[in-house]
Amino acid sequence: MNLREFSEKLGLSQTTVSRALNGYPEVSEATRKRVQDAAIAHGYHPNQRAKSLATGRSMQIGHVIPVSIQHEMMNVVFADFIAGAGEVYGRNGYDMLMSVVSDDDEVKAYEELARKGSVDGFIVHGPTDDDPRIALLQKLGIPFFVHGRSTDVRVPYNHLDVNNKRAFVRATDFLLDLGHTRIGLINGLERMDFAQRRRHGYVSALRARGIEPDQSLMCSDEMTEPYGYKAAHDMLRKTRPPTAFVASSIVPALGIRRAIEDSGLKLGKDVSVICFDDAISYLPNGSGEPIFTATRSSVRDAGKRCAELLIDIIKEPPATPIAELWEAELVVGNSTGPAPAKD
Amino acid sequence: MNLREFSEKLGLSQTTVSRALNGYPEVSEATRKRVQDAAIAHGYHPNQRAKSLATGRSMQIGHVIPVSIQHEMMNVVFADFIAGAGEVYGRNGYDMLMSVVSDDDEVKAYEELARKGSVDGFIVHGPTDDDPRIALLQKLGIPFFVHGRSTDVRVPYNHLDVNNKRAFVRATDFLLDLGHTRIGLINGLERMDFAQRRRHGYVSALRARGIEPDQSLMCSDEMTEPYGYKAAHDMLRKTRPPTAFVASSIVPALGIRRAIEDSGLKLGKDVSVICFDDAISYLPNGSGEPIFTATRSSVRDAGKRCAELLIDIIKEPPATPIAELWEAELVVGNSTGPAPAKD
DNA sequence: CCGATTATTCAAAGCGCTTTGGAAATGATT
DNA sequence: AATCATTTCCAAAGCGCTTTGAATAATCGG
Repeated sequence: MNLREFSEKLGLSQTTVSRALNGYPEVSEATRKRVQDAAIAHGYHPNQRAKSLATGRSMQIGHVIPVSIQHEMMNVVFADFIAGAGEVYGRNGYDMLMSVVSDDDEVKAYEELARKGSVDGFIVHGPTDDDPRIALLQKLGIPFFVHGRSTDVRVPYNHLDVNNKRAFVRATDFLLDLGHTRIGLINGLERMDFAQRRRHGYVSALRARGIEPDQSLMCSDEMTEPYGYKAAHDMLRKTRPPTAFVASSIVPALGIRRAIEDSGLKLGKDVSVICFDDAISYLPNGSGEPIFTATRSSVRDAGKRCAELLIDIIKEPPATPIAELWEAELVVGNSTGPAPAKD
Repeated sequence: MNLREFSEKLGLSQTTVSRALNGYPEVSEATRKRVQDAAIAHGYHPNQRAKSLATGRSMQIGHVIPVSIQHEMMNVVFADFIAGAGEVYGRNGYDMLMSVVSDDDEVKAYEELARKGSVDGFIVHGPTDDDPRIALLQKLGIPFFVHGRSTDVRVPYNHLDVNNKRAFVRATDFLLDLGHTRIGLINGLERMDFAQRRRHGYVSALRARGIEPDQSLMCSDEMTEPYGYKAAHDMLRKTRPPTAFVASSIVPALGIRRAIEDSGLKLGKDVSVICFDDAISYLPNGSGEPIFTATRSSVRDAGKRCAELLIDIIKEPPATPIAELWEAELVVGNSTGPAPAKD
């Protein structure tokens, strides 16, 4: 059923029905009620395609996912981010358009989606240190919101980030306070902006205590479980093994724990582990007391907030770009303890 | 730039330009080339909203995600499924529309998306044993494809499923062959169709060897890591603890491993674990040799296949519904070994 | 060189909605 | 009762594309 048929059935003009349904004031409440009730009774829903052509808005937000980056960003964190953002979209009448593309086609995908008018705005995921997408989207003149930051992009842009550096300073300080001096860093891929900031936090915390970071105790890769295992396993076999690890996510931390136990050592006693915890819903950091001591920030809440802000921006572009920086909280679990006495 | 402006710039009619761009034969190759080159040069992309209104197709596939089911289905498996499906969509000119809704609104969401004409078809995720969505979508007359099965729905519908029962028969048989007789089942939520089939597989394998399943060794819940930990932890403290576990996913299996090690036992020696492995990209079951012995089937490949089949169905509805059943493969890792000798 | 084909191109009519500019009906004010 | 302001409703013009039906240009056999 379309608007013409529906309004004929009601004996009203298409204009009146449209206005009644869209909450315009030029229609009496009695008429509005009659129209709304009839719409429900007949299951009438305005055709979205026609509606968006007429209004010029698609009511869709674009998320472009480069297929190979999935390890680093998409999978672990992504599902929770999406859940948060999607909730907000739903409440505001928006839908989420997701486009999975090969890495080479990423920039093209943003451009096409924007030019085709398929979306009213974008969420930009997983920015690198010098992300070309920001300049592109600014050139295209379409609203967008970055989850994270891109250090080398000097023009302002809307974004929300966790204070990754501070979080890693705190995590490293926590271990230093416990007397650890050989601390391994199991980081994410260095091309990701967040990974660089985390490393800076780790390095500057060490230097603040007069400890020169040891390159052989720092590594970076896709944040999988086996990566955490292998990196920790190798480091633990060094002549001067670390007594503690800082990990970029709970996923490699699980691998680190496995490596520790495989080596016959005890987590939180012989070797301490602290990680960044995105509060992933299906990998909760314990129920009740945390498994890992961690610096935590909910990626799902970040998804919600990014969505809210992007929708605001679409409705009314802000005079100056929005920038939010969230502090991670420190939660203490059983994976950390005093550095073992030197023999 | 719109079609009118673009075609004026070329000195051609809108018809000719449209046909040139859409590959219709009524236009000379010379003209087509000229139009295509100009489109690239000027960055012209036909407005998708207008296009879909004119053609009556949205070129979007809907995925409805009930927000609270995320633990069970969305998170772990979902990201990989989406990556597979999204790849296929991209290749075929489709986009993915994702709608995150509260559980109560799930059915309504399908109906609205269909009635509004926002999507040309749906992928149905995580069917329960008697899933109402199948009847609804059939009533709405919109193409859809189910990932999984719904046992109690007797009418045929398009679907692809893993042979969950067989996979769990094989997993349980594998443990029985190793001499285990007390085997715990750490299953997913029972309302999910796959969880029931898996339990049936487990139970029938035991009965085939004359072992009556012990209710106290069977549990079902959302498949998180802490759930696996708690369930295994509790079972291991029984007077007659299990010597092996069958787990529904690698995520609770990680928790089971933690519980085993916490109890001072050795995985693959004192206690064996076998799990179902969806081949999740960021939780790979080891690199090289598998961490867990498992029955494996790639959920990403399933996503690809479901997308391909749905697109075929949209293009041309099949005379009889499509049904594919995939067998999981058994991969042997280090998490299983002979049952310890009784004392 | 002409009428019949065939290859190109075009004008105009939708697709189903929103929204502008008015008209009709109602109520308030003199 | 006449005037004016409000309220309520409507006809018609887009939104930017595809596609039908028709016109024109090019090609060909005789």
